[in-house]
Amino acid sequence: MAAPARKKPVKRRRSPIQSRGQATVDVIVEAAAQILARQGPAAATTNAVAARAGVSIGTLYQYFADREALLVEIGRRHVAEMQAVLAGALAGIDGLDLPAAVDRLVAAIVASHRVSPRLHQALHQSLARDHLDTIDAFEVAVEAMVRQALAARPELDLAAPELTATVLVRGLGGLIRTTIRREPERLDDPALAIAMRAMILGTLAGSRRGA
Amino acid sequence: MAAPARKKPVKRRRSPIQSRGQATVDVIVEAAAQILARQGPAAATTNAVAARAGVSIGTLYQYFADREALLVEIGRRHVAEMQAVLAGALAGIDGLDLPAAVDRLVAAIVASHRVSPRLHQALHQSLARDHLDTIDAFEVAVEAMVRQALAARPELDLAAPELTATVLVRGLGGLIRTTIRREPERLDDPALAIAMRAMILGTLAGSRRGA
Amino acid sequence: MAAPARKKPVKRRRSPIQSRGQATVDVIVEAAAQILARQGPAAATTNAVAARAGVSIGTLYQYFADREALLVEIGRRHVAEMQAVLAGALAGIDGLDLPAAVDRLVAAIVASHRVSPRLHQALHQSLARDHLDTIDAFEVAVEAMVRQALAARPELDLAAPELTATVLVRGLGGLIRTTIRREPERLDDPALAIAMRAMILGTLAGSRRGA
Amino acid sequence: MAAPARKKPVKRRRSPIQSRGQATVDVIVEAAAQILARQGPAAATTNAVAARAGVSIGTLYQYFADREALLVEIGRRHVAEMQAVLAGALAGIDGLDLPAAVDRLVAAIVASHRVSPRLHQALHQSLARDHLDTIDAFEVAVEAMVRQALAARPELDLAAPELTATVLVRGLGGLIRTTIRREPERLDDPALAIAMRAMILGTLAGSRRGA
DNA sequence: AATGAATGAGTTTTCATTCAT
DNA sequence: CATGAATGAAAACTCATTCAT
Repeated sequence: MAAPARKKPVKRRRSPIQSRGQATVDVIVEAAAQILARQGPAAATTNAVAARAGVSIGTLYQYFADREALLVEIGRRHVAEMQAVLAGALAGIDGLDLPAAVDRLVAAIVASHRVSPRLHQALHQSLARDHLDTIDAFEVAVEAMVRQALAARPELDLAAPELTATVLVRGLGGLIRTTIRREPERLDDPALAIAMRAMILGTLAGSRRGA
Repeated sequence: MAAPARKKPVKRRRSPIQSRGQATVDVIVEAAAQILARQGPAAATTNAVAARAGVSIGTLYQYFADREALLVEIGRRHVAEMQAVLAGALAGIDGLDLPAAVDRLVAAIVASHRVSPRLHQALHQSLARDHLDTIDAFEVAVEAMVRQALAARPELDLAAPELTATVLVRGLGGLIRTTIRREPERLDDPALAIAMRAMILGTLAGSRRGA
Repeated sequence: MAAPARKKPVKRRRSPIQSRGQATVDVIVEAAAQILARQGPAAATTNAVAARAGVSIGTLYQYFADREALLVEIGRRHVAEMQAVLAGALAGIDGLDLPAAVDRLVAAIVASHRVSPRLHQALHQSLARDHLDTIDAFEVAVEAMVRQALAARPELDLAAPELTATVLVRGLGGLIRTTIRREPERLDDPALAIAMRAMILGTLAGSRRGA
Repeated sequence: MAAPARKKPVKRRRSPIQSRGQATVDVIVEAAAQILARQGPAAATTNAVAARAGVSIGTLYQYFADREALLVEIGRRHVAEMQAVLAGALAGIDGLDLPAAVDRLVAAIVASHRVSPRLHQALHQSLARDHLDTIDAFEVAVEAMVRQALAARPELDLAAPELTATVLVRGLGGLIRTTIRREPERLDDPALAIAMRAMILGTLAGSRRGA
């Protein structure tokens, strides 16, 4: 059920001992993320990153064994940020009734995808297959969360709650990413949110044990 | 409604009307597609492509202005192939009742995504942003098709048929692509097809004018 | 009895098809050998070699997979040249009586070591352990030759002819190389040749079955 | 008679008279020697040396002006060690008769070459031409010693005692080093020691004034 | 004295692309 | 049209060395 997972370990290098080093790492990662988001993967050469970070190329390699390690670190931080946004937008959802909870979920997932969508896509394009799980981690987490939420509502009477969670989350995620890529402005259209709610509620209804 | 779309034109070179040239183009495109699918974007250098095609690098540039043009052509053919598979799997769907039609649709979309999924992903990773619409064309076409199909069934009484089509198609597509990438073997699981049907039918029911 | 020999194969690249390519290879190899001999291993960067050869760096890598492959090729040619000189200087040795033959041999080995001694040493310094056998090949060949020559003179009555050959050749070679490195001008000293003859004849006499 | 010898001076930094500094120097030198011997010249970067020595890179440069200075110091110590082994193995040789003395000498030279042969070779490969005399110093000393020993035995009646010493020592040294590099295990073969004795005694006999 | 973060010139190597034959 | 030798800008990465703390 799990993915192949022969991911070769990401080679980090010197974990900074002094606080100065930590600041440098941040500067580098942010510079790289910016270039990636604004100019795309091809522009994010290690030299360009170092230059924009205001750091020498040697310094970059003090902290990252190679370009891929830098990309992975960006991915990790990006996922963490998305998760933070999601968690924030999801606060207090437990007390809500189903329709309200679904609205919250939709809003939360959309909000989390608004975090640097260009970076998100650039990471998808530049990470090696071995490391794509770094960004997949976000959706994996969301799936777990939704799975749990569905389990907590037995009144939904789902035939296969876990599968339903998977289908919902992946479907929703794909929909949002495709829309961001092809029609970014449309993400603000309230009609879309309504349609997504309809999709979720409908899917839940259609996934009942009896159906 | 559409994306920014300042796509720089794809420079193709002499369109070979003669059969000899056509054959050469085919050989090149197939060689490139194979490398892309089997070894990934990084391995698909123009020299490697020419070598595998059994053609000199000069000949490659006789037919393609640059590497990107070659990638775009591969994308076009890949999309055409997916569409062909889709069309084949969809034959006779018009006469079916809704549940049967939905099953057909699910099967058809899944089938079309089985066409070189590795190539599909490689294209996603290697095409420049300007040219991603080449592969997006597939889903655009499916959306149009589904939009039409929904319009032909007024008894569904949809509040926003076009939007529902969009949501369904993009959601389904994203779900399938994510699953292929992360759990490829799961695509064969009949439970998944059932869940997808539930999602579609549920979404249609949940998108009624009254809901 | 043989060396470990897990030598990783030398990656050559395109063997030139056109004669132009062969000429290019020659130019590159000669440029590299010159830099190596005159300025030492550190100066023989691939860029410096390409520049001196009047060729672009890309061309160098068309013919040599990496720097090491170039070094190995230089080594091969150097050894071939040494062997050619040796063979030339050894012509007609078979008919001579022992003292005359020994003189010839000494002169021949000395002469072969006069072929680019600086290059010889630079190769010793720059070749990876895996590839040192490339230049060792010369002495291996000389050992074989001398072994055969000793075998052809049973009147020498050697207790261990093969070992004697080994000792003689390696001793002689080391003596010559050390002398070249530390007192190059001394190689012209006739007294040295006389001393080497004494060493050889003495060693042969001292290695008799009875001794 | 000597080599060109325009050796640029080895810049050492503060000679640490205090024991703390001396200990640090020792640690650094030993770390470097170990890396050199085990992993070869390429692995012996200054940073790697400092790391293995458990010292900061800054400290390394406190004691050595540059990498070359460190290498030279390693060379000096290595030579000292070889000489110590040689001296130890040679103790009491003066009282022996010729054959016994020769056996002693052979054993002693072999023993001294067993001191870190990998390091010996690594030094040969990494020292700049200007500093090769650092390790050549060993053989220079041996030559002096043998020259003296031969002078002390006028009964040998040598035509050119000094030259004979040179030829013997360099030949022997080259033979041993070549054998170590190409067939290390053979150094333990008693037959080789016998052959070397034959070579020495034979050479002495063949180098008589009358010969 | 010791530290270790930072430097950046310099190295190897790749690969899309051109053009003389 | 086809060939393939040649190009060279540019990429990733290394490592000896410096210097502020």
